[in-house]
Amino acid sequence: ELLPPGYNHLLCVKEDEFRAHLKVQLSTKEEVEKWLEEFQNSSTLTWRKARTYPESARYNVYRVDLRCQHKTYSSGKNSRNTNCPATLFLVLKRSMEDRRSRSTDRHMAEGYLLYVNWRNEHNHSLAGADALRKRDVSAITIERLTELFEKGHSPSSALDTIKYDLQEEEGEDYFYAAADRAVCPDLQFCYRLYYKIFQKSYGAPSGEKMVVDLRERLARYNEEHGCVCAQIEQTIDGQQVVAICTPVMQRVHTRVQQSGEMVFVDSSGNCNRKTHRLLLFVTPSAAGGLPLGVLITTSESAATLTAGIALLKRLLPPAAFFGRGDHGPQAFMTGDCSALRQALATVYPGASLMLCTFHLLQAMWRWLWNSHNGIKEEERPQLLNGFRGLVYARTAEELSAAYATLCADPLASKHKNFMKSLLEVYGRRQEWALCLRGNNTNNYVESAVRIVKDKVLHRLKSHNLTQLVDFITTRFEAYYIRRLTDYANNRLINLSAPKCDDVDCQKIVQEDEVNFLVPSASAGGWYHVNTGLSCCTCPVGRTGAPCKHQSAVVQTFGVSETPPLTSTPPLRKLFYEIASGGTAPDDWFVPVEPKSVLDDQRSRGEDAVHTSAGPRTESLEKELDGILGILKKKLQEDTTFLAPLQSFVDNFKKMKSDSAVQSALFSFGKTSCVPTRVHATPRGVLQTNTEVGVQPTAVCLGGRRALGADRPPKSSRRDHPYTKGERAKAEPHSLSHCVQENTSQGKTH
DNA sequence: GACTGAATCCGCCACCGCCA
DNA sequence: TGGCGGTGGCGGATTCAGTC
Repeated sequence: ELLPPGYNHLLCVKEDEFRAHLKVQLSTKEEVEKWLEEFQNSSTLTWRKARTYPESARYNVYRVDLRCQHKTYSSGKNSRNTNCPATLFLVLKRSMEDRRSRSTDRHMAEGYLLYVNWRNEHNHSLAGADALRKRDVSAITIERLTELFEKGHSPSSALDTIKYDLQEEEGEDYFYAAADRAVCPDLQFCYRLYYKIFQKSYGAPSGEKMVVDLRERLARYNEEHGCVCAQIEQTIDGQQVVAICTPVMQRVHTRVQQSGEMVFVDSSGNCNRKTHRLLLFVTPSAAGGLPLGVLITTSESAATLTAGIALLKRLLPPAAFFGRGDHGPQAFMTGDCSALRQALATVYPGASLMLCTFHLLQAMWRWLWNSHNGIKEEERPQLLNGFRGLVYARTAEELSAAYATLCADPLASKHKNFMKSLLEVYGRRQEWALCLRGNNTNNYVESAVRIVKDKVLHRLKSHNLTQLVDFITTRFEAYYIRRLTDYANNRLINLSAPKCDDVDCQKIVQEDEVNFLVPSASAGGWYHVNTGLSCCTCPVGRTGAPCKHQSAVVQTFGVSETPPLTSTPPLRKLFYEIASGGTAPDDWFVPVEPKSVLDDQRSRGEDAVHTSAGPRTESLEKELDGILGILKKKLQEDTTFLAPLQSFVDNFKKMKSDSAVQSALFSFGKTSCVPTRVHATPRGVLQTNTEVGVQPTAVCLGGRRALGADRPPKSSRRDHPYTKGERAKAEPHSLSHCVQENTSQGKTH
């Protein structure tokens, strides 16, 4: 039962239950090695080499003495040594054709050349979970893991897939299969294999050889695409820079209008084991931030970044930045990194440079918390709030006044270094003051950085520069093709227009064809909406994002100029063309709407009530009068109707728009009074919950819920009785909270 | 040098609690 | 009641030291 099937075995001597001499019909060393592997699989035994013999022996082709894996040379704390006496001696005899043999063994002539001397006397358990988890991972499992890695799986997701497949194949026997390391490896093995494979595929981790490998890879990539999409260059100071502008990025340059207006740039490190920096160039669009170029450098110095950006500039298509070409975009927005800003100014002198307000405020808070600057703890929030007033000033006059107030503040003027720092920052106000410019944050590029780390690198550090470049040209590109395809097919779920329920639509004033005055929902003022430009003067709309005031105008007036930051057929077609590089039939993007009432015979008969105010309206009015009469009569005769009708009147008064009334009328009498979130529903009753239900036993016996793996309620937290003092307070991550509580900012990365 | 188990770091996720 | 930011345990990712 222990021997592998498919071979001819001959049992020559069986000394007792545990000792035997076998012969197997094999003739080459390779066949013997394969037999041994299959024997280890069929017997669940693992053998190690105890002694080998020279191959050129006179009588033997191959000979090896094997020992059980539980017989090791040393016995440490973690050793698996049990001093197991089991052995397996293999001897492959030379074939009769090669020599003249005087042997009387008649089996040799029949081809039984492998002699097996098996002493199966193990002094440990052979079948338990602990025995099986010590086995070697089988070659088939390694092959399967390798395939999964090549398809983009991370070590953990590959292992999950293996386990899932095993569960499907083994059914009830999965419990036993899962214990066997040969078919179900441990996570650490997966990690080691992952890095070993990529070391092989992507060559040396660094040095000259890596650069040579990378140059060859880039040359092949450019050849495949028929144009120069990526290049590597060595700077004067010996640094490496790699610039990438993939075909999709080139199409974003030439087809997306915003690429000529605003480009966000941010850098990120920690993407691989070396100190490479990754710079992303991103433009905003209706489908979120879209990449315009990627730069990978080995240094953050201004000289290296300048060389890198200049290299990227040479790769860009002639109509880059929506036709502006070498002039670059109208503006770049960056964090407060002087080297990057200096490099951008050198390569694109015509583009204005803006600062992200979030990074600016964060930098100021860190400056205030730097003990070298001598700002007392209680003084920090006041100084930051004064500075925040400058950043968020609504007009140039307000900005000047806020600056004057802060300068006159005795606390600020007390600190000379603060005043010096403030003066320096105020001198660059054109770069950051919201009243002097439009956009206030580079969240688009932050999002793109996250995509690289999450979707491209799967939160793993890349093996080397070659792999990082390979991932950018394959996975990163593929991610944006998928995203744009989803947008083109109207499959992005988070692009719906903002809700405008709290905007008083009745008060909206139309100034001309595209200009509207919309009342503020919270503050008492008015905002100006331009539907042609898709802009609003509110804090959200000012950034170019869709806001509730634009939604209110679209809903109330149904203007034809739909804001570009929503999904329209031409825009979807454009993004399809950027993603694919081809063209799609126009009717693919036509929205699903009822056909014209004039065209549709059936609509003429049935839907006329919705479009004309004919005799049907008169009869409806009569029916409404009748219903109101019935309700009034019920109110007078039956006191139980008093509360429900009062509720109806109250709810009606709360409705602020026609659409809300229409929606309520459509759903009148159709909805159930049963609350949607039922917390204690008995078994057998239909539950309405958004969570995937589990068996009650899953909660009782195990699983994540039962383990309480999530954050426990504060009430349940108990420190050990021997704990001295109070629990250490965690540092908060929110900047606003830090300012409010006057604490330093906790680590977020 | 290859492999393994243990230790350690760090980001995700789901509940808490506040606010509108 | 829903939304949203804060928080901390858990587990994935990585490193280290010992074993084979």
